[in-house]
Amino acid sequence: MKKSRNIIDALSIDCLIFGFKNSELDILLVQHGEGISKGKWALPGGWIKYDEGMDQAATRILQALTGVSNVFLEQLKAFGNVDRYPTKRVITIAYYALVKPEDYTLQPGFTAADAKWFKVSELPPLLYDHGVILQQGLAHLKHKLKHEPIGFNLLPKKFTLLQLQELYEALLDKKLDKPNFRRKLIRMNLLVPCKEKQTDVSHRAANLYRFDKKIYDKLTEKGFTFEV
Amino acid sequence: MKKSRNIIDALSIDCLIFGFKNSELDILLVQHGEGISKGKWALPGGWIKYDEGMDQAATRILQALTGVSNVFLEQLKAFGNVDRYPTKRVITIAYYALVKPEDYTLQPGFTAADAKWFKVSELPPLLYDHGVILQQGLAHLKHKLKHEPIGFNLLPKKFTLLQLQELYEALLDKKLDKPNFRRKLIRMNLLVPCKEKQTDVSHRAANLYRFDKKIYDKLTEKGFTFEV
DNA sequence: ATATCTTATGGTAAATTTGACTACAAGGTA
DNA sequence: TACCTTGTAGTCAAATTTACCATAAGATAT
Repeated sequence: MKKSRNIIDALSIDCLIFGFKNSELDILLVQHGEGISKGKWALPGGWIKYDEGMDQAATRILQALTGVSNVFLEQLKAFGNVDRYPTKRVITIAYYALVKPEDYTLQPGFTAADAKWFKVSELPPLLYDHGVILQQGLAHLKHKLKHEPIGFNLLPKKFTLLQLQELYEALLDKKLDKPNFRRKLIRMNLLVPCKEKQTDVSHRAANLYRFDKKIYDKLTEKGFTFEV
Repeated sequence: MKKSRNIIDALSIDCLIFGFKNSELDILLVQHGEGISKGKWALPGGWIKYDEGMDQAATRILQALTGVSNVFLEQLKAFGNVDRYPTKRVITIAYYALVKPEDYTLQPGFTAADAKWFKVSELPPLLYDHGVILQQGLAHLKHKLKHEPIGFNLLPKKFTLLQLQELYEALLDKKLDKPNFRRKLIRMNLLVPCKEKQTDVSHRAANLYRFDKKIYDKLTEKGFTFEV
């Protein structure tokens, strides 16, 4: 019944890969290398195969176009305006992830001539409705960041409270009070002190902490909710 | 280029229509009247036409199968496990809405032999992965209810604070303190007193309030966030 | 008419959380 | 040693939440 290796031509995947570096939020874009959209920048995206799961497709496409793999992609939602794609009707399912750019080496491939990080504040014009998708993804990301501890991905395993605070300040675009922030986070009991200190800093070294997913899971079971 | 009147055969829509009645959460299901799934209960769903928007498709399908129209449907997300549909690969986009059942007269039509409200706590077996879709929709609904004033749709134009509280108690499945709840809601300035009282009750009559969408919109502009 | 029931609504007091700020500690560097 | 910079503890008032109690306003039963 099922035809393997064929794609579903009315359905595509697009990936929003957000990166956080130098207190700036970046987005990973690819430059199309062929076809009518040649030279244009767009979200990494492609077609779903007939016998391939959506998550799987997203992972494969991202890897093929940019070289980025081992990323936890979550579905954002489907975008399907009748005229969003020029030559035929295509509904696309957007996925997103939040990563540390320095963990990945970009390797443009397949139909991508180039792959690059752009600051979300300095974007080139985007193909199709990718601008809309990006805006919705951004809004979703900010919301999620406040209610779930996803920001921890972006820090080293061991981090200082100030690093964590700066991450939140950058993503929420808002200054936070240092003593208050640290108190709040520490009171949540999500952070485990590493009993180690920073090294190589030209000032008093801060304590290092790590985020414990197991504790988080245990707390959420009991009805705990994370809030910045 | 575009072939009109054709459907996209790899893409369907399914609707989660939640209803609230007698302090119980209901879900609208249809019984399939033909084909291999004949006799089974499922979410109202169907195929997207080639030149039809997704929202539009959801509205049309819901109306055709159940007679329910004039509902504000929002997209939940896409579901696309490779094996979710028996005869071919189909990705479905789930929509949801929260309504007052008594506002609608069910009128099964098209491929639906019947359309009925079921308590979410007393469901028949559902077709395909509709059980999973329902569970995710429920979780999303509860979350949304806490952060946006969507519950007000479910009450009469004029309602008492206790009615509102009972709505929240039922949907969140949690007892709330009466004086505290009323204080919280009143302090938000979202409720306008109607200067009328309940009638036909065999106890002290409560004041009636109404929800003012305009005030809500004005407040949200200024960065106000609704939280139960 | 009076007691009594039910629900409405106003209050209060303790506990917790937030926000703004102060002060001191612990290093490094000049 | 002076003096940077950043870390960390503490304070205090204001705001909010939570768990209550008390009274009000009817309706119904006796």
